[in-house]
Amino acid sequence: MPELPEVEAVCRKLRRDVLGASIVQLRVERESVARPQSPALLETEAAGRRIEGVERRGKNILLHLSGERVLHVHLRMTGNLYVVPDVRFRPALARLWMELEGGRGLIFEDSRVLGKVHVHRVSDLDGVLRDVGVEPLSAAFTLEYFRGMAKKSGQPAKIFLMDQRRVAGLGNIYAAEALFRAGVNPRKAMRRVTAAKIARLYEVIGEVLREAMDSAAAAYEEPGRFVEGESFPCAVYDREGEPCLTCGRAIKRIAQGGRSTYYCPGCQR
DNA sequence: TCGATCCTGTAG
DNA sequence: CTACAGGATCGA
Repeated sequence: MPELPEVEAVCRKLRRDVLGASIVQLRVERESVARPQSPALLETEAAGRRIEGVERRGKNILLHLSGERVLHVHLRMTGNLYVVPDVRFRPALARLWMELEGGRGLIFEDSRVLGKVHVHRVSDLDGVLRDVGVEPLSAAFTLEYFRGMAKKSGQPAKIFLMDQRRVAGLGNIYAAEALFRAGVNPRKAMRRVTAAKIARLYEVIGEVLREAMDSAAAAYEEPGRFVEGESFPCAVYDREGEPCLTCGRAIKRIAQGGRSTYYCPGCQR
């Protein structure tokens, strides 16, 4: 489900809905969600604590709890985190849930069970998140930084953008969309992309993420659930064989790093 | 840097 | 049935 914009939308909702709420109990329904930690650790560490802050770092969600603890949630491919009015009526795919003071439920739902929920002490956070790179929508993400990273990377552009250690938050969809807008071929080694296109790419990363954030925020507010592809109009992602909106040539799909990459062979040389 | 792996659901 | 899925990690 989520790349940075969707994770941000989840965080905004949580800030509105659960800030200040106490966790009565936490229950792990699927052991692998907690792995390599134990369900028992999560259950004892979370119970009785108050949710004092909601923070996003790349695609990581951090629920700051009282007593210097942090609940670290990663939604991976199919995860979602949201509030239900009554914890007794929770969805079948709730892999972990929390009963909040007053009877509401905070649900971690994840069909594929690739997602993770861990608990840490605040003092351990830096270590846990040491591989999470710069926030693309923050002031720390400068053209100089981006250019510097690009210059010393021989990775294909698409793989580079999805590598969370440099820029944190782009995934398969928005990496492809950014490359399309910048006219960069996804297979091109990053260090060989021209300075002008690096600058363009830097620019459109912000554009794409901001646009996607707006539509994701709106989509998540709808009664019912978020539907993939309904919110952000993709120019290339999942459009194999369809005409490019700019030049009319058929969108291509290739495999990179075990994932599908979509691009326009005309616009992205 | 590549492929396998974690898991399950759904579309073709 | 097979292929594939908006992610990340691990070992070869």
